Amino acid sequence: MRIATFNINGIKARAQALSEWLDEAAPDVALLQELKSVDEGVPREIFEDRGYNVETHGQKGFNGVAIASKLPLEDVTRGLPGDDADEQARWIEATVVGDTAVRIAALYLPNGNPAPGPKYDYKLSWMERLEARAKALLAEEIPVVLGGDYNVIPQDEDAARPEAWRKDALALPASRAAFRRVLHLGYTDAFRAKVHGPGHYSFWDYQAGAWDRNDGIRIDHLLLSPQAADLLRAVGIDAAVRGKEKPSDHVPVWMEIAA
DNA sequence: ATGGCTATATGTTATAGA
Repeated sequence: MRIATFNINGIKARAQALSEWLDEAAPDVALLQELKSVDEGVPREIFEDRGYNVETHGQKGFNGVAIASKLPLEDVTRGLPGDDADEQARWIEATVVGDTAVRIAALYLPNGNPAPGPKYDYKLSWMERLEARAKALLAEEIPVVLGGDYNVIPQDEDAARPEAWRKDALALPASRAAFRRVLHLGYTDAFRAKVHGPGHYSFWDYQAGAWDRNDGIRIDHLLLSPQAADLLRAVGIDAAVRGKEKPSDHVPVWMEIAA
């Protein structure tokens, strides 16, 4: 089962680029972030014409996540537990049954800038809820995949210019520590289980020629429960997508598991 | 770099992103 995560930065603006990527990469499961659309505004035919089932959790203007799957999606839930007052659409979960059942979440973790401030407080509290949900899923002792835009640069090697991010919400020590707390529970960063060293990015800013200068950061991640990590076969980043016509500022990150 | 670009809705300007 090949699972990819892709922050598309607006599903209406990305209809062409998203369609081309689905045709070329043809993942079994696609986890999407930043739909920037309500559910009724999502052009579902992009998925349905290619044989995907799709479940969305949309919101007007920003945020919005989705899971598209060639296999049936079961037990779909929307919203990250832990705060009934939180109305931001940043989390959707479903079970995909291939050779094995896999519980899969698509997540869009808050950016958190400027830090310090209320947006950063929201990021850290959201990450506490993420840790709690990740822990609850571990107790099920099944393959779990938590994929999405984490808005966290885990280590300096995950940025072309780490010094430029030193005071940014994506790289502050508290952000990195909260990300590591999920790893310490027993989750594996799928990409880092297979690829080591610097120079691997999933986001390049639209500004200042960041793509042309390869001034990127790695912030889109696939986290695996032990039962999923056991099945991991391959990983990759479709960086070339960033160089195509009217691209998102993120690119797809994918993995193959024997499930 | 305190915002150079992009997308969306609040829409000929503001908000958000990272």
